[in-house]
Amino acid sequence: MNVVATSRARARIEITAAIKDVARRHLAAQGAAALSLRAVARELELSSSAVYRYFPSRDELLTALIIDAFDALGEAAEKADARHDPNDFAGRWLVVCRAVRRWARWHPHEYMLLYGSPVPGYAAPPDTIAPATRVGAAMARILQEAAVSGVLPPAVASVAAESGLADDALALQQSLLAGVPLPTVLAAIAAWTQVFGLVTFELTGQFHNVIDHHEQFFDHTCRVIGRSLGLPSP
Amino acid sequence: MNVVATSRARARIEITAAIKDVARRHLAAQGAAALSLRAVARELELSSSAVYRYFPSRDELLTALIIDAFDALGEAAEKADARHDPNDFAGRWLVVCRAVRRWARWHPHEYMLLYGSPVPGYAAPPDTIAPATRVGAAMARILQEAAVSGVLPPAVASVAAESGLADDALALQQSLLAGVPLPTVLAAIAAWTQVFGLVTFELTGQFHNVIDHHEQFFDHTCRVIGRSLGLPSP
DNA sequence: TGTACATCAGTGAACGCGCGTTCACTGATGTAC
DNA sequence: TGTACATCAGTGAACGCGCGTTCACTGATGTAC
Repeated sequence: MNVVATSRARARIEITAAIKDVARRHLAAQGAAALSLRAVARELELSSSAVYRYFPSRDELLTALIIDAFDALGEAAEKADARHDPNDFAGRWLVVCRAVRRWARWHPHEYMLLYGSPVPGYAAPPDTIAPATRVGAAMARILQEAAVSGVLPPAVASVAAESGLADDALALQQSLLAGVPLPTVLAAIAAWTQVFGLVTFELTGQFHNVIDHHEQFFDHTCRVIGRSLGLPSP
Repeated sequence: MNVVATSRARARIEITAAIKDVARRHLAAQGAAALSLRAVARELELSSSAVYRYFPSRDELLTALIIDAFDALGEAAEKADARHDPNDFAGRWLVVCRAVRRWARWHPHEYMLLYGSPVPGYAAPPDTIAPATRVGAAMARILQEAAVSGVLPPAVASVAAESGLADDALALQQSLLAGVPLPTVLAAIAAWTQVFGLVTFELTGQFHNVIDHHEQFFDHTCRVIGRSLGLPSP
């Protein structure tokens, strides 16, 4: 084995990527349920059996696409955050939300693969868990850094201590949201679901005849959410 | 033609219902993408071609199921509201939200048929629009009646008049939310998406390792939303 | 009330399609001596 | 550096499956006179 990879090894990497690219395009065109190994092989002028040298089953190919999509979405969120003034917490929240929406609109089928109906007969393997958390972690980081900076307002309400919900909030506070008041921890989870709820509703057309100005509504709502979380502008 | 329907007409109604029932069960078991006319026919001990006497295509059967599901969900929401003290607006909001969640948990695949990824190759016909609005209308009614009763707090912020979003808010105010301040109109749409976002996240397992106490979290968040809309308890 | 005809539910075979996966195989690439 | 062997990419045929939809047909139900 060489320091420079052998041509076989390089070909393997390239063809694996080509299969994923074509599969991603098919996914984008028709959705996950319509994704077929044979169709991908046809487009690459490979026999259908050849694809099995690269992915042991259709499900493994789907898994690879899911992981890539989670990573791409997570990276979009992280980069948007990194580009922004770190002390403008409200602004960071908004740009991260916008990055999620923009990515989703560019990759609607991939987004729905991640956040829509589960693909029938497909069970997500454990490898998908870590990439799936990136966006949420990026959002949490903003709140957590705001808390560390001491700019979050103190909690006005409290979370009933005896309820199981307080345990959930405490666990989150210890893992991702150190220093964030417990009611705000819960509000942060609600904010996270809200952002994805907005994006999903927009992509699936639920706003038809309700909201025409999607971007304005999204921005407006995200700003309101950011304010309700207590995130200050500089 | 008799006053009492002929046995043929009665049989047609019964068999149409039987086909829908079996299809609904298959949907519940495996999801929309896996719904097959032939499988439904098999279970009913009909030839697959016989089903075409009742539904001209698989898509029409799907449409019938979608309409039924929207109606069932809408009815669940309306009944929950009707059972509650009409002057307890915050309570009404909570029970309607709970009704949505309960129905979704009882009929997860039907719920995902309505609010998840679109079925590939299927385009929802116009007949589905009216039933689709029932839940939203039920939610809007609470807010609107609260406004009429004069118990809603006045708007604290305002909606920028020159933006297109103000037009959307005005249109909604005129159709479903008479008397509701414009910022609250937008908050109401956000609240609506939030509730469905919560339910969808719960059903698709996004809360795994984040929130364990789903019901408590849902109730808590819906109460917070109701409060943020200004809905008072009696 | 009885009869002739029209309507319609249901059948069974067929069409044409696509799918995931397996398997024995050929031939090129890589490796160890 | 050359050679023998091992590895592995890719093929093509096949298996077994299920699907939606059409069509000519039989036989029961309904209707008009």
